[in-house]
Amino acid sequence: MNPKPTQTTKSTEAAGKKGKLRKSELTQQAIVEAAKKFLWTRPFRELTVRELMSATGTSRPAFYQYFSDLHRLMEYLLEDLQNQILAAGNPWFSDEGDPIAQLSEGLDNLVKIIYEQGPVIRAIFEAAGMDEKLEKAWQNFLNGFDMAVCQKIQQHQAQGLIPEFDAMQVAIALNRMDVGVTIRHFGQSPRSSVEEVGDGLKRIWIQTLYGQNPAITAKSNP
Amino acid sequence: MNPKPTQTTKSTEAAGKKGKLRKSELTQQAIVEAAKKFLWTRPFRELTVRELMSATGTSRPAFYQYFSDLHRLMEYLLEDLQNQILAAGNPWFSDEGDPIAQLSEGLDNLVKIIYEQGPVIRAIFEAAGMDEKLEKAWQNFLNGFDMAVCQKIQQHQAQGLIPEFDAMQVAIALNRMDVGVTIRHFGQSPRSSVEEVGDGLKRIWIQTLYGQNPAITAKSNP
DNA sequence: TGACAAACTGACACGACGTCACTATCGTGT
DNA sequence: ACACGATAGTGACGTCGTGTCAGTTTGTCA
Repeated sequence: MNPKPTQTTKSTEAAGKKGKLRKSELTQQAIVEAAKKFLWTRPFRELTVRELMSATGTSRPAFYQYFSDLHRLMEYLLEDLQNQILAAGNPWFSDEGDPIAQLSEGLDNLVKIIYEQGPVIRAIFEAAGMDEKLEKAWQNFLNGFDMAVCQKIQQHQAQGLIPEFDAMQVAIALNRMDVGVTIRHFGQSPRSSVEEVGDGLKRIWIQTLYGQNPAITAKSNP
Repeated sequence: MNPKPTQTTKSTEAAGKKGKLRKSELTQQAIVEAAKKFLWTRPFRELTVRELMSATGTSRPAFYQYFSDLHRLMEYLLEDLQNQILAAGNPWFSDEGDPIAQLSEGLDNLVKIIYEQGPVIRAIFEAAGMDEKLEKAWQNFLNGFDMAVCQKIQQHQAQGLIPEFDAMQVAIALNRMDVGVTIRHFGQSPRSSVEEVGDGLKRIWIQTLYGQNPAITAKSNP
């Protein structure tokens, strides 16, 4: 329904042909940016189409040419986030080197991205409770993490690096922890420090997955 | 604003005097029960005053004699939940016996209560994103857990049972994990089994807090 | 420049909310 | 048993945000 539903936020070169931007893309990006700006300081529940569009200078009905409602706009932001996280990659999922060091690095990357988008992610999360389609999208988003982590756990279990237990249960739990913690700490100003939050999460991930490996215990206890 | 704001759900004996119920209390309980029933199968976002009151037989404006809006109704349900959890008590917070066994039992109790109220708790949680006051109340609710757990961790750290780390960070993380996991598994039908979910959570709590104690490792790995 | 398409707009109808003046019902004291 | 004050419930109203249209303006390309 949108002209270019799969484009990225930085659409500096996303236009159809040539380097030129179509008018519609300019407006759409103006809406998206206005929304991000709004959500940086105010919760999603206070966002209205009127206020959003008044911030862009164009009229309220124009909004509906780009998003069929506010939740679709949030869906767009979620896609954006998903791409960013995907693009960053996660070292834990490559099979080389020390598993713990890689898990640690992967968490650092993730936490950093979430930190940078803090309030927007919080808004997506809250909006997910208000719309069925967006809720499904958010659940899919999390399911992706669950499955990836579960698979990795099982792989390391097969290698004897991680003790035997229900991998999916633990994967889900650790991921929900990440969500809850990062939204809590980065969702609104003043945000906690990346290191503090990252260290807390790393401690639990490592201790849970690799804690029974005696060679490691010292490392995570400085 | 409500005649009896601090009464419990089972108001079978909460009336002013004698065993008799006042009319207003009957109606209020009818509203509360209708809401719980509704929320058992449908999300909070679909609840309207009109539909809720049509389920009770009384007219829409009557609702506002008992709750100033739907979020206040959810606040009421949150208080109820809080009382239930408080009443159940948590063995981990008594100072006798094996800490791990007590933590385990405490988690079992908590998970059981959440299981029984699953969809309603999910509704409270989702509604919290839509109303400032309710959001604050929910945060206070969680803060209570954070502080209690943090204190207990520090106490056990002082006794050498738990290694040194930032107790509050870890307390917050573990609690957010509980919330995310239980809402995910018990928030809507079909709900997962209490044992499965409880075991996953216990594994992470125990491994994180007491995992470095070698005497214990065997226990949590059946 | 002309003419077609793309972008935008004012005005409308809808649905849910919360309030108010008013009515009906309850229950208490005589 | 009844009357009357208090408590509970109601119909009707104004408000706000939404999403949609028909119609107008603006942009773009031959």
